Order: sequence, then structure tokens, then C-alpha cells
Amino acid sequence: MGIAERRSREKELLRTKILDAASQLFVEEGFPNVSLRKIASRIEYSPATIYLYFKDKGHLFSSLCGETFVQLKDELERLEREETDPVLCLRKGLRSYIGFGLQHPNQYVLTFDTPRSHYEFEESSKECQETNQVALETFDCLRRALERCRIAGALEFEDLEATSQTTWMFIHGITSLLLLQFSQNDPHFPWVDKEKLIENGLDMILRGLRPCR
Amino acid sequence: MGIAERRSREKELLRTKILDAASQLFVEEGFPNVSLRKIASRIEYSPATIYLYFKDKGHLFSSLCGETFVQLKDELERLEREETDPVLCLRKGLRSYIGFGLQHPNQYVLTFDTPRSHYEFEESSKECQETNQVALETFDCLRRALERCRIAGALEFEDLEATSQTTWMFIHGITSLLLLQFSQNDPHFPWVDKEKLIENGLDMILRGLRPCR
DNA sequence: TGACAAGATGAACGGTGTTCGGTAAATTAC
DNA sequence: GTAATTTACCGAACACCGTTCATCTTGTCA
Repeated sequence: MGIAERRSREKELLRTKILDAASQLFVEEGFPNVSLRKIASRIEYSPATIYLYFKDKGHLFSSLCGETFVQLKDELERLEREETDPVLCLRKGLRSYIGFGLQHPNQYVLTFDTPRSHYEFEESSKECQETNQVALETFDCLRRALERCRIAGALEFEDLEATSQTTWMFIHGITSLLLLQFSQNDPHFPWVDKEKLIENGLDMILRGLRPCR
Repeated sequence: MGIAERRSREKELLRTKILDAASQLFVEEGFPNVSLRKIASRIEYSPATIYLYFKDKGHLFSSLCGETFVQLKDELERLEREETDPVLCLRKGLRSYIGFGLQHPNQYVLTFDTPRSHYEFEESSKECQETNQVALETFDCLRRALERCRIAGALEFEDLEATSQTTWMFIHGITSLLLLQFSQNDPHFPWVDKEKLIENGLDMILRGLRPCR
């Protein structure tokens, strides 16, 4: 049955066409400024057609973010294989996370700085499940990196889970404020240099985890 | 001229009536779920009337957030006067910041986790100026608290400004993730206890600033 | 060739922020 | 006391938005 295959191939093609157009507009303008009508008109289809491929606007952008975050996971797993010094591996991983956020501001903000209720209208769709899975695996990289440091005796902490989550909170804080407050051309707030902030942040995190000698 | 005064008093009254209604709805439902029509109907005025008192939706909620954040500043300044141990003062202040965010989730998220372009459509209005001023003074509390710790020899760091900003980023990270990711009924992510996370976070921050002995 | 199914859509629904011309009342001037 | 003017307000509209659904076209199969 070659016909059915071609059909489903064509369906997949339009699906990715929608995703591509959405992605472009999303990167340019951010979630709330991209309308389904804009996406539809860019690919020369009716807005209603999008609903044959995605449940709603939220799920479309969820799967968009999911796709992007796979890159971060891959990058972190690459680091894990290539960098043998555990502390350096941790530090580079944290730096990658921040860099990833800076490179994909809209995806980052939509995923971590937006109340779910504002864009996700039903739980447990297939896309969300997958995205969630990627997120867990990405977080696992951090967990493993910390545990390796502890085993090597380079860092010291009691509760791996709590420490992993706290560390995530810290680098999220750096990323989030850099995206949302830094480089607002706010002439009144005396932001110091961006790279310096990042380095300072990473130093402080690692110092907070170093064994008390 | 008593008439003019009464008039401006009445005008101020309606202004605060709008703000009150907006505040209630805002706390209940969050920025994007509160429409000017809802506010208007709650106070039994036309939506158009709101535009006689506020430039647009963004400015209305900006001044709302500003009002709320004054409370945090007051709390921090109170701490500064009453708590003599500088490190304890710093720690309590950081804790207050997080607690404030948890108590006013919508205000916090709108102020720090929302791209300005999504709700603020023109710079430098009177309300924004005032809010900005409050923000700067609040940040100054953190700066002073850190400096006092350094002078007392309890903490050690090079650059006060960078350290203040980094510290803010950390507590913002804690607050932001607690508000936006924690207690999503995400059965898959193994969040540890909230209080434990906060304590762990504060410990890590202070350890990251302790002098190397 | 006719029946059927899948894909795409036009038009509509109920909502949004925002603008503007007009109105009615309160104030001022005469 | 009446006319002119300022003020506060609002109905209606504009241009959007996400979403739904009956309808239509078109490719497929018997």
C-alpha cells in the first residue's frame, strides 16, 4: 500500500511545515505575539487546518520547546562523555545550560518562566509526555555530574536530590534574570558585565559545594 | 476652591476603585486572565472609562505590582534596623524575599518572569518611574546587607556589585521555580520538600560567600 | 462510474485591548 | 437665571485573537 504511506508522509510534511513556520515566528516574536492566523498565512493554509495537526496553540509550542531542549540534553551528554574532570564537567554543564537559555530565549522563557495555565490547556498529551521525558533525562545529567563530583571527593553535600534541585534553581535564576531583566535598557539598574555575572555565579555555586577544609 | 478639590478627590477615588478591583481579579486569576472588561463590569463602569485613568492594561498592572513591592522593601528595612547580626540579617532578608514571592505569586511572576514587551507598551511613565525607584531601593537593602557582612568579616568576596546581583539571581531562581514549576502536579519530577529546598538554597548561598579558612 | 473517506476551509462564536464620536451633567461666565 | 464650556463617561466600533463546525473538494477504492 504505497498510497497510504505517501499520504502519511505528506501529512508529516505539513506538520513539520507548520512547526517550522511557528518556530520562525516564535523566535522572532515570542509566544503571545504569534497567532495561529499568522502561522497559517505564512504557510498559505487556513487557521483551521492547524487544528488537524495540533490540539491547540499550547501543544504546538510545547512540542516546539521540547524539540529545542533535546539539543541541550545532547550537549550535556556529550560533555559527560568527553570531560573527565568531574568538577570541570559540572561547571561546563552549568555554563551550557545558561548559554542554551541565552541562545533560545523564547523557548526558555515559555518553558520555565511561564505559568503552565497560560499556555497548556490539557495535561498528558503525547507531545507533553515526550517533552517531560527529555526534561527528566536532562535533569539526570546534572544529578549524575554532582554525584560524580561527590564520589571523587571534590564536592561535599548531604542530599543529592535536594542539591541537584537547588543547583538547578540557581542556574535558572541566572538564566532567567539575564533574559528578562538584564539588557532591558534600564538605565537605572547598574548591571555589571554579563560574562562576569555568569562566572561569578558559577564560582559561588561551586564554592557553596566545596568540602569544608 | 472646594469644588475642584472634591472633584479630584472623587477622581482619585475611582482610580483606587479600579485598582482594587483589578488587584482582586489579578490575585485570583493572573495577568493574562484578567480582562479590562471584567474589571469594568465588576465596578459597574464601561471599559473605556479605565483608559481615562490608566494608559493601558500594562500600566495598570505595573502600578499594581509597584504598590505590592513596597511591602517587601519595608520588611527588609525593618529587618535591617532590628537584626544586629549581619549574617542573620542577610539570611532573613533573603528568606523574606522568597516568602514575599510565594505570597504574591502573580505580582512576582508579572514583575520578574514576564518579558516587558508582553505587558508594558511604553517606557518611562510616572508609575513605572516610581516602581523603578522602589526596586532600586529594595536592591540596595541586599547590597547593604552583604557589605555589612563583609565589614564584619563574616563573609568574603571581591566585587560587592557583582556579588549582590549574583545573590539576587540565586534567590530569584529559587522563588521563580517554586512558583512556576514546583507543585505543578507533575507526578514525574521528584521535587523534595519546599522548605528543605529553601533552607538548602540559603545554606549554599552563604557557604559560597564564607571566607576560605 | 458511483460511494466513500480524508483533508482543507469559510464562516462564525465569543472573547480580547483599544479608540473615538457623542452625550449628559456639572461647573463657570455672563 | 440662562448660556457657554468643561468634564466624565459610555456605546459602538475596529482589528485582532483562539477555536469549532458544517460544508465542500478531492483523491481512493469497489
